[in-house]
Amino acid sequence: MDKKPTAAAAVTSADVARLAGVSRATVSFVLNNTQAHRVSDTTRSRVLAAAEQLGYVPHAAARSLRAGRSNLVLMPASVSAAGRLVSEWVDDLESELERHGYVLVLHAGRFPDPVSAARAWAELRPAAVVALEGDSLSGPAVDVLSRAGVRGVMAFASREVTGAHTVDFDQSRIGALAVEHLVAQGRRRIGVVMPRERGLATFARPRLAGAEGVAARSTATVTPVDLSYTHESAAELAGRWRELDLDGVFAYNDEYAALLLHALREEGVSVPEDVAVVGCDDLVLSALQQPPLTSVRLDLPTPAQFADALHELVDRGASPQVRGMEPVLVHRRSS
Amino acid sequence: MDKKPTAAAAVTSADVARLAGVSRATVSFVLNNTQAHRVSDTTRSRVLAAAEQLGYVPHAAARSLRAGRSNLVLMPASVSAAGRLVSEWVDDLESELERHGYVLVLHAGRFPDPVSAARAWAELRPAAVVALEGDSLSGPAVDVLSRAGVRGVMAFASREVTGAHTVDFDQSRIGALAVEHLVAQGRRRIGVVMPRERGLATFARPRLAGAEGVAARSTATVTPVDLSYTHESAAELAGRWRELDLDGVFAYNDEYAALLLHALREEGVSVPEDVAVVGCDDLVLSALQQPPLTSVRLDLPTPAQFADALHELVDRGASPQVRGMEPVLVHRRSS
DNA sequence: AGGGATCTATTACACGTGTAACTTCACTGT
DNA sequence: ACAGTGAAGTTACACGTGTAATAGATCCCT
Repeated sequence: MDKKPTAAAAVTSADVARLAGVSRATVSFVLNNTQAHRVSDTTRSRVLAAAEQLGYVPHAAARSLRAGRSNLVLMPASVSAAGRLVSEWVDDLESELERHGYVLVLHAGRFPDPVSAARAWAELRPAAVVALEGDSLSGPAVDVLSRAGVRGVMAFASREVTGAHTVDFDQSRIGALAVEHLVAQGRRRIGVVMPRERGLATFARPRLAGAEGVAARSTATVTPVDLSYTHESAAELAGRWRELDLDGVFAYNDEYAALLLHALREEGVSVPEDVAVVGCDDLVLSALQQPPLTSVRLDLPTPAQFADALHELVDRGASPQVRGMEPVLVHRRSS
Repeated sequence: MDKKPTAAAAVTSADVARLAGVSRATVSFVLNNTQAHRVSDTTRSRVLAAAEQLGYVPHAAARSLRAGRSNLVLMPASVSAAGRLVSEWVDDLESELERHGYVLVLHAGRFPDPVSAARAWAELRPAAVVALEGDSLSGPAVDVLSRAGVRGVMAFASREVTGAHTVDFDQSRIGALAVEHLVAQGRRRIGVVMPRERGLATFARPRLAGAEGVAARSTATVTPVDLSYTHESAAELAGRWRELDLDGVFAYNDEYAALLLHALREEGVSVPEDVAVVGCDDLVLSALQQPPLTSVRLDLPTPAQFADALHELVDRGASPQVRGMEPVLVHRRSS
């Protein structure tokens, strides 16, 4: 029932103080339950009532400016690039971090290079940065962050990032595991699907490298094949499948695998007789494919473990031990 | 090669000024390209060099504190609840907003009620809040936001939210469209899958309501059936399928639909002869199901349109017109 | 020569918050 | 009576930034 002005005046703690008839400091003591300072019950309730009436909400920016640190945890990640698996993990992580008083925030952004990305993140002065695509985090980029006062930088990455606390997330082990399996099944001419979609190259390239590493230590060969996530692209690939002459394929992903599986069936190529197919992520839908899809499941540290470790890193500066990613092969009938 | 102190001193514009031998104001003028003020080329380059050398990054909180407004656009949404479709849309929106100088940030959080959620968002003092699950945004919650100085609140919601700019996102139309289709195909005893997963109820309930609305205007009946996103739950449901006596089902989602499809086949229930199945989201994988899945595609306003509208709302306070969500039926062989 | 005009740089304040240091005032114990 | 104690508030400053107001120069024109 108030006026409805074009620019609503923001409510500050000074307004609360005025209404309650006390100083701004007292308001702060009451609202933060500052233990070092006692305040009488009558004034306390007057302040609380005033805050309630005005709908006062503290200004996070001002607060962290004064405190010299924020409770923001920044996670740079494009939403769509993160797979199903990871997205649930992130949701749980958010709850766990809240337990420690942090606010988890996702920020997707396309940047020309790691340093300018880091600069953009640094502007927000988060308490910590959790980089999923940690391999795009260079040493200088980490430098920018710590120069800006970011306490903890954790990176899921395949190689150690200087200055950051690295959690093993070696994508090449995924490709390696898949190809080891295919080789053990007697396959020798192995294709690796490379998705054309933007943002996926960060994951796809090391997986290919891992595959190639295994092939080099055996008699098998590895051939990369490009694929977009559309029916047309899959049909086109299946159309020239026989001339590729492959007897096994690691398809980057269960989703790309399913797409390929279908296109191959349309083309009359039979799985696993003509070609064995392995995906990744072990999605619920993968077991439903025709034939059920062999996949690589990725075991991550639990969100609770990770949140505790992150808190310790930010709070005490200690370098906590966190179990890395562990790829596990789930064998089904497609291989 | 610097020292590696436990608490790295954060670099401020004052440090830059000191190194360049000028006042802090001059630094600000140079780094922001302030047109109202001229600065000589020699000092300009000295300042830029100093900033570069120190790796200076402005403090977003301090900046927006002074400016009285921020360039943050907050989008409260749990990552996993957002479907594939929406997640790509969000990625594109982020690029478009960047064009206008905004920073899009996702924040998932579980809150007991809309007002306490709004309070948490308000602390960040974003320029705008884009609520995907807009129906959980109450009038008082919007009040909290505007009291905190948030310029624009846009909500994708089925009903008008007082104080917010509502973009039509009426989930009930999805359920309605699906059931209309099933009825047109001659089905009468229609089930609606209700996912048990947390966070999905916001979408599932109105879809059910839409389905029921259509049924009430015809001779059809609607029965809600619970389902978790696991093989076990699907098998259990399929096991007692015949006693449910349904000849059509709207499965909430293409993913739940695919899961159900598979369980029904295992149980010997044939689709579409015994029961017609309709999903939603029109995922790439849906056309690959056995049989190919009829689905409801959701046409959204383009991210560019939406970003422009949001900017106008924040900047000029104008209430721009944005096309709402439009559900479109994609007919395939499962119905 | 003097008084604008123009250019360049600086000083000073405000944004909203938390807290150390200080002031009052009433009460207590000898 | 008087120092000591403790409770209940307040004043004052700092955090890092943007910008209006101001101060010196330097130059131009009559």
